[in-house]
Amino acid sequence: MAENGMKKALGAYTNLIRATESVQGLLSRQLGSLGLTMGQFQMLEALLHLGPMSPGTLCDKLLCGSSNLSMVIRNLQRRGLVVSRANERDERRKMVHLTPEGRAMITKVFPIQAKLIRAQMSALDGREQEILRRLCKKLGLGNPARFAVEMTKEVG
Amino acid sequence: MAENGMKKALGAYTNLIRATESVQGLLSRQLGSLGLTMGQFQMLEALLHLGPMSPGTLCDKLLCGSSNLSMVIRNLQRRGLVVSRANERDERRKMVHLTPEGRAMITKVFPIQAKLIRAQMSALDGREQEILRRLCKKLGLGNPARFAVEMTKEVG
DNA sequence: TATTGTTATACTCTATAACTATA
DNA sequence: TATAGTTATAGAGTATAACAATA
Repeated sequence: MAENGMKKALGAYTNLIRATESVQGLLSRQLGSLGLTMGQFQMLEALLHLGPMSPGTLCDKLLCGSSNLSMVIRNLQRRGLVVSRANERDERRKMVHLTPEGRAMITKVFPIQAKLIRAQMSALDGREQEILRRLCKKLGLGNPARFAVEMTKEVG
Repeated sequence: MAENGMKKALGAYTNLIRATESVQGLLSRQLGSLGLTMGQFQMLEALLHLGPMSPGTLCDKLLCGSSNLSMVIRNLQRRGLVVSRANERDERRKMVHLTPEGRAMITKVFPIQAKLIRAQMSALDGREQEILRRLCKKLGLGNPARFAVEMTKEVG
């Protein structure tokens, strides 16, 4: 029945968004008190755990546009937390690196943030967390961000 | 084991965020093409389904600060979609109303948005959606609903 | 010409604090 | 004094388009 399917979808969506905002709001406020925004944290974290990357690769990892990414890089570079250097083989390409200051910052902040994430997620037991992970993964895969625009066109 | 618990929590968190950003990104882009931001849509939707409200009540419903709310009201008022009038009993209090134009806008947009939500959530079957809803509810407990009306209205 | 990335522009959201008006 | 709401200020993310530099 179509109506029932719609209700179920809206119910799942609403609670998904509410849970995410609840968790993210808390994490974002903690980051703010540590001197980072969520976008900055994500970039530093990617650079820490995956190593230096080009802006283009960062766009893919962080799911954001190249223009927005330049802004985040600029804000971090201004504070001396990252630096972007041209690649010698292809000078169009650049590589974004953590500076020692940036590495110190993310090395300090990441465990604090992780601890709060664990605390938040502990509203669910281990089995529930695993189920949530699996369902969300399925949901994310069904909606790859890169094809977002094309999918939108079909709905209007 | 603490390490294992941390890993599981981070895995669940990461996929939760990814799924939400995937879905929200798409919805936000669709709203953009229809002339609304997510915050504006939420306010109009609350006014449509719950009726006129004071800014303070809207703050509670939409989980945002009073200052940010004033901004959203101002942007909508400038476009003639809402109007805020002083209450005659207590002139400190105001009531935010949909204008006919605002009502027409949200009445048009809500079903379109709902349809895309259903399409997005259909990456999961009904049983999975129900499990996701329950887990997310547990995770986000204590926060007010995002949609004024979750399950009871017909939405085309 | 195509690709990579930055700038320009303009808007919205967010957070904090100061402010106004009413009670 | 306390409450409801707005304004001021500053900063960050977003989208689009124009742009430069390199391949």
